[in-house]
Amino acid sequence: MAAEAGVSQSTVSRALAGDPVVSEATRARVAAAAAKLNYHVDENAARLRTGRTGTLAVVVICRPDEDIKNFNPFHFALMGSVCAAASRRRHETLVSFQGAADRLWGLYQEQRKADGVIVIGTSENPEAWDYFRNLAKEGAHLVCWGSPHEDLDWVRSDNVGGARMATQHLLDSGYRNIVCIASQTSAQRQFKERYDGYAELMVEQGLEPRLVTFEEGLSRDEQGRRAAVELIRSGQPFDAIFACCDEIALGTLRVLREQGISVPEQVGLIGFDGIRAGAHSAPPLSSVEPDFQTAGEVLVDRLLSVIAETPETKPRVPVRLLPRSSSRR
Amino acid sequence: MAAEAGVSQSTVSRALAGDPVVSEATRARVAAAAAKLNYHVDENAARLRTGRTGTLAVVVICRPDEDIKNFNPFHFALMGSVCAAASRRRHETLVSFQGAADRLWGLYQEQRKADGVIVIGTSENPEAWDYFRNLAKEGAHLVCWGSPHEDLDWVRSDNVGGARMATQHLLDSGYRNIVCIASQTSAQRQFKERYDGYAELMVEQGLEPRLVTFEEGLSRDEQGRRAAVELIRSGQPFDAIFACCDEIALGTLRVLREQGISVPEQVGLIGFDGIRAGAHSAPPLSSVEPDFQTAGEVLVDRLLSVIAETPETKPRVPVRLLPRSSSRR
DNA sequence: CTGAAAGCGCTTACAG
DNA sequence: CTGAAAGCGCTTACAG
Repeated sequence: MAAEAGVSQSTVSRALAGDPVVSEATRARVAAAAAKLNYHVDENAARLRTGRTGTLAVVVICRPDEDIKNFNPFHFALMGSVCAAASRRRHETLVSFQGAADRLWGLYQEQRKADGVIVIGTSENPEAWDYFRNLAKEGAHLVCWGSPHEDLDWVRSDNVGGARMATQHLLDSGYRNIVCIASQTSAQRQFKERYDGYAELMVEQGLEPRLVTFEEGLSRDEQGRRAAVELIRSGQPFDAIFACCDEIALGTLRVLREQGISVPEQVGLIGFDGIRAGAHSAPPLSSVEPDFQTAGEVLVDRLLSVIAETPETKPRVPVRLLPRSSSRR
Repeated sequence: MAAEAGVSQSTVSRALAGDPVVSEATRARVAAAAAKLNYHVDENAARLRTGRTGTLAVVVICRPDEDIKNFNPFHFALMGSVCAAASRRRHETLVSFQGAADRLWGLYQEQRKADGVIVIGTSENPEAWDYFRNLAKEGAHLVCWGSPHEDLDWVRSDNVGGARMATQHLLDSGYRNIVCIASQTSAQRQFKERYDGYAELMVEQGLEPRLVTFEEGLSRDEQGRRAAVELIRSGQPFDAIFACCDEIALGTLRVLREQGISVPEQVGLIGFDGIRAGAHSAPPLSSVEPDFQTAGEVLVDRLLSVIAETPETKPRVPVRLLPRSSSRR
């Protein structure tokens, strides 16, 4: 390769790396030779030498033994957004789906496979989160989304703002007796934040916030179903529901329909997350969704600043209202 | 590290690689030292030396400028399944989402970042498929799912078998006037295979296959809507529809409902792919889905055998019927 | 602006 | 069973 271009190995390296010190003529000669020989830099050698990998690991946490087909589409979209954002910043992404406690693995930096790790996924896998929390304590560069632990470096949606939007939207649609299906104690910290946003606005409006909660450990759909059954059985009046996530909202919606309660006429309903299935339910489900593109960018930028040891970007991702028929009357 | 264990660098390497030639005592000593010093092999150096990366690149093709949020969930699940299968075979996966024609990139082997590439995604991005087809022609190790080209090394669902299952299921439910919404010319080759399976069984049963087709370039949902409008407007009698994919089926379903045609009572409906949104539609959509776990494994095994230059595993993934209410009367 | 040389951290013949 | 040595293909001070 050096022979083809008639220069030294050092110059080839500098020319290809875009070092401004090489003359334009030389760069062109090297580029031509590289094209002719179909030469490409061996990244392993380059990484060995420089110590940088230009790669980020993306770990997606699933429930143990979860079927990938039933995997939360929100996390898929978030993962896709992270990969796209990393690519825009010229980084590769090493993706893995991890669930089983005995197959957790995150020693990417130690093996020099990546410069840092982004961990996203379900809060419902405590072993996995403990594992990555320990990694972070030992100094790994790590940023996450969905951790039940506050002491990991996290990025989240603007849950309070989004919950206020959802609640305000129900009020604007004329509903007054609004209850919230959520949890104050769920490992999913976002649920509490969303309840707080709802409660905050209700109080400001002189209305009484009411929380309907659910059992841990069931599927989101089942949690939504049971909360709805519970709410109806309690006999307390309600004309709208803000559910802390779309999958719960869809479970709730099915029960309302089965019970002959019409949505949105008798009861308005809105969820949170903006999952696709919400667009196909009957009626289509209103929701609040994070700006996915920004979500990936904030995660990647934050990790890059952690790696560069200048963390500062702010960790909240803006959300937008997604009004559909389930909340319009 | 070698000093800590009291052996040479060579022996450390052999012990950690599990070379059976090292004595058990030595291996234990090395393992203890590694644990104590938190030592891990630098994979870049190992890869530089051996020339193997133990990594597969997974390229997911999107439509240009597609919002990741609207990305086909089937392809997400397939990608997840590929990553999981690779992980079980001790390989890392380097994932990228590629859409824009000017940002296509697949020189993973050339840069020694991966041993081969799995390309999956939408058929509706001809530039992308041309790009990867050229790569394969130049000798890259490449296996794909969804390519419009027959000359790439592909893996697909058992589309003919699945279409027969779907059709047989409609017949078993008592429907007779079954039409098929599909395309013989779509870049999505699977659509033709599914039509063929349907037509094959219809003819065997002495029934007349009838194809309703759709325009290229629209969203799947819109294609389904228009096909349904067209079918109704034609006035020809039908009591069941087999749609060549779920997203089209869901568009069709919406039109049937809007026109006051009850599903499954007046018309039975079944799709293909088993996407999640199908479980949430009203009524829930029957479908045929590939075995996702097997799909990932077949893709990975085929790529590994291409890399090892012993390609042979068979490229069809089994499917199963997913009967739901849209086709039961 | 360019080249000669050192060295990143491994693996693997080769020798013993 | 173990060690000394070579070398994978880069990048980067250092010198000119």
